[in-house]
Amino acid sequence: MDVEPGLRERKKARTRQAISESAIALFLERGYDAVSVAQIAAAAEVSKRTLFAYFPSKDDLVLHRFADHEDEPARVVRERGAGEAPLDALHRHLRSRLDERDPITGLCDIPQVVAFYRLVIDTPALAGARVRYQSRGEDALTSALLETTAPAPDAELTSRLTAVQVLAVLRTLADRNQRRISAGSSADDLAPEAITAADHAFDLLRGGLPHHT
Amino acid sequence: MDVEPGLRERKKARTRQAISESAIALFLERGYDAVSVAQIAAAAEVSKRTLFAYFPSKDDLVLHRFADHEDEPARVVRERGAGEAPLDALHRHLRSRLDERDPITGLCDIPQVVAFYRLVIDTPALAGARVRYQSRGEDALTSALLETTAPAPDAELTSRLTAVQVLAVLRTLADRNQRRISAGSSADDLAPEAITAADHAFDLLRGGLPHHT
DNA sequence: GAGCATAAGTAGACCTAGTGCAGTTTTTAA
DNA sequence: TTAAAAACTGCACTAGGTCTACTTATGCTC
Repeated sequence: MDVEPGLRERKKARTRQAISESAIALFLERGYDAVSVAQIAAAAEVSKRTLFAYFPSKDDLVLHRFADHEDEPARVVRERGAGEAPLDALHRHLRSRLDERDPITGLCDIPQVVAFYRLVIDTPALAGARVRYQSRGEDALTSALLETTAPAPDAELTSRLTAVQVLAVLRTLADRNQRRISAGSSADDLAPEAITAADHAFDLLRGGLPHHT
Repeated sequence: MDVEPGLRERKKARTRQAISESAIALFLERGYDAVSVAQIAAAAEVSKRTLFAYFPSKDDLVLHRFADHEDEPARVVRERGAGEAPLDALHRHLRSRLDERDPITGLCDIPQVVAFYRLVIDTPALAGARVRYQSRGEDALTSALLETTAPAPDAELTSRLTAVQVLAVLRTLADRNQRRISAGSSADDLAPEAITAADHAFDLLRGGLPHHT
């Protein structure tokens, strides 16, 4: 029945967009801490009260962009082909995201994306709040693993450990890529090395960490 | 030359202690959000300004207790015996902490400790801020691994990945233990299962995650 | 022990994130 | 056209955290 969004919904979407864009533009221009929510509200031509009706907190004005990706790994695991191992599906998906220079991989040198990433990484308040999304993603991936793999006595623990390790690795790889891009590499120059690193990381997940002395 | 702390230092230490204890007592009694820093300052008989001279933020009043442990894994790796693999040292250390019912493992049913842990886990602001310490620990462990293992072309990446995975696993195990204690188990009853889980987790780290379909 | 540089502490104003409320405007549906 | 529902607004308020200017305590030196 939801054929048409309706005027009200369309306006809400536009307002939300306007607030978010005003916020990020101002943050990129002057820095997260140097911009107050009152200024953002003024720039978006809404009241401060309305701003907080759309976004629960100042950091959400930035971090809501991560929310869309928070259960991506879980989805990949759920939608993997029959006979494909979860780690293989996640690996394949990362490879494909890297190939497409998806910003989420950090392997993206579009200036706005680089600036946005820097903003998140260089602002302690944002870097910290980012894990809120991470931990929701952990729960989602844990469930996906638990529900799509063979039952076992310690499946619950194994699923959780797999989830936290995979997400920790993905985040580490993305931050690493972005740090190198930020230092001046182009995405294309960095790509081969980023792919090698991703393969190496998944090799470690599958085969274990080195445990020589 | 630092034989004696001196009156000034001793007073500072006492003041810091008084503030921290007042804060945690009030938080445990009424909940983190229901206590203001002004009330804590009043209880500790200092000004609000002084409180913030000792602790940079409200959440640090609680979380500074984690700071002492933030580079424990790094230390374990650095101080391991010759011929011992880092993962073996970390595993051994976790076993020994579990045996001693160290609060950091979550396997501790002393009421105050349980209440403290609950406070951190159940308060979103604290659970989120907890990763600040985690990420400093990641840096420390990465360095320790890098500096005490054989050089290799991808040693830097491998060290970082090892560090983030190990810390993610330790945190997961501790939270799991504490959640079960919180649900009513005694530490001694839970111990065998907690040890099994720890061994299982380190087996996965050493030998890789399961990658069947 | 006296005196002075320095560090610690205080009071109180101030800024900003976020909430509660009471009232107004806008949209939708009848 | 109209009335209910939803969005929006202004405003006052709480609380974390900082700034400034001032007072008090400590430690060192003579």
